[in-house]
Amino acid sequence: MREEMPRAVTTICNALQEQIEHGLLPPGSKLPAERKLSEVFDTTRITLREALVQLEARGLIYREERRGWFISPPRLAYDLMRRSHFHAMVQAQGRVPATQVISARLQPASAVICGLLQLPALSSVIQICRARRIDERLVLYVEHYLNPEYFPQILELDLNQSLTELYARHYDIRYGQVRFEMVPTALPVEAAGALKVSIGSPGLRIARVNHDQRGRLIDCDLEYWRHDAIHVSAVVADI
Amino acid sequence: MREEMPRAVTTICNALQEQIEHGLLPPGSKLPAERKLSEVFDTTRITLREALVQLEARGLIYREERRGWFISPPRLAYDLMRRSHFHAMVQAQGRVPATQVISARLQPASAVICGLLQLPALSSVIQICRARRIDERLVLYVEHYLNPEYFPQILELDLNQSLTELYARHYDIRYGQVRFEMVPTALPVEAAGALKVSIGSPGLRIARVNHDQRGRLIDCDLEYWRHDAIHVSAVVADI
DNA sequence: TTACCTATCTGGACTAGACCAGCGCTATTT
DNA sequence: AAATAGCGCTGGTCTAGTCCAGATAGGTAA
Repeated sequence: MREEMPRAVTTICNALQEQIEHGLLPPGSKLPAERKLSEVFDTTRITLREALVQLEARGLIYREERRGWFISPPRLAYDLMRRSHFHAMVQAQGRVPATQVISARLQPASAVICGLLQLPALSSVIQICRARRIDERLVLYVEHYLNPEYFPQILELDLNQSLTELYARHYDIRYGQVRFEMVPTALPVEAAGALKVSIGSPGLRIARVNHDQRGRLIDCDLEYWRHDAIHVSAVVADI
Repeated sequence: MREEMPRAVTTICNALQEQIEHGLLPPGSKLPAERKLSEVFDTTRITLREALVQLEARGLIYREERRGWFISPPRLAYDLMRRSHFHAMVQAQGRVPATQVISARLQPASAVICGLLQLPALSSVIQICRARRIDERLVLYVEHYLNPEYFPQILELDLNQSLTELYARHYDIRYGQVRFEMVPTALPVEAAGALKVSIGSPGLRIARVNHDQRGRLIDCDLEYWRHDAIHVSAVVADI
């Protein structure tokens, strides 16, 4: 009869998880340095890091490139049915949104985008790349691709605000049918860079293809979320 | 002017990804042993492993516990709107489904399940745990929790088939409103064990709360998918 | 033929270090 | 007071191994 001895990684995970769940380490607070922690748990930094990566996978902690490890705040509820735009959604949940434009320009459409927007080959599209925060924390990198036909001069407007509101105010365009595609995957380099996370961090890719109130295919978004930042919900009736 | 030298891990990832995408390593085929690969890329096993874990995060490869690394097959399309049961969905996409019952019994409901099914404290529920395969590969671990009031004697039926069909045939119950909740997270131990993956592998948790055609809350499922096995889609009109 | 045993191969887990690059604070300079 | 240069600390990346346990396949005995 021998005792079941759990792996070191598991032991560390459980210890940290317990501390987090009992509120000793509040959301947003910083963990001690990896070297400190590896001393505390009497193990190698490699082993300790493996435990941290696990907790990251569970969504309990996250890292900021070369700054340290932090306790994850609660996930944002993302309801596919009661969709509103980012700012409204975040504020409705009592949190503080922020948006920052990374780039915005007219450019040749890639094959993928031509497909999504049903444009002929060699079309031009308006690409808008933005990074978005909840309570200061970078959580979302989005690439918007707009059919330029419907949005003349949009590049001259302030794109730090909600596109949904710009559409309504300047173009009288509102969202009608929307198609979502969700894929759990690693963040690609552009997204990882914009969100200041190490490349290859787990993420959730949500692609949206949007029609307007008149059924025209107006734009699509590629959203890359930190995987621990949201939980998606949907209510479907009468399948 | 110095050359930008990419990290070893990135180099390995790109090399393998290129081989995979050009079909030299077809879906389901096995990669060489880690030790072999680390020789091929002239690096440590630890570094090589890090690259493999990255490709796993991207969903390009997966591992089977102590058996090796394999190329991931295409993702299953999981449409929230046009929902059918697992077997029908898999077959409709030209693939071969299989289900295996792990356990099925009447037991006291946990607090979480009481909440989801709106049952009073200390209620009993029928728990059915199953593992499901696509083309032989284990991809999904599900825990079903049924309100026993609506499903007398169900434990005496063959639970390897579709529950949806059992409901219809024996109880005249069909799904009406369904609520989905999706959270990217690491697979918990039960799921990892059932799917024979190493604990802490990335996964997608989909919780469903199901009403029947008469609006009664009949059951809920906790689905744990291998994160690289599905992509979820939904079409929403008139937001 | 069948059942079992065993050697070998695989991934899983871990040790004990090293060097580098970016962040942030401090002390200096302007 | 503001700009800057320096430096220490942090995570990021990598080396070169070890030991262990499950999976597999080949051979041996019933």
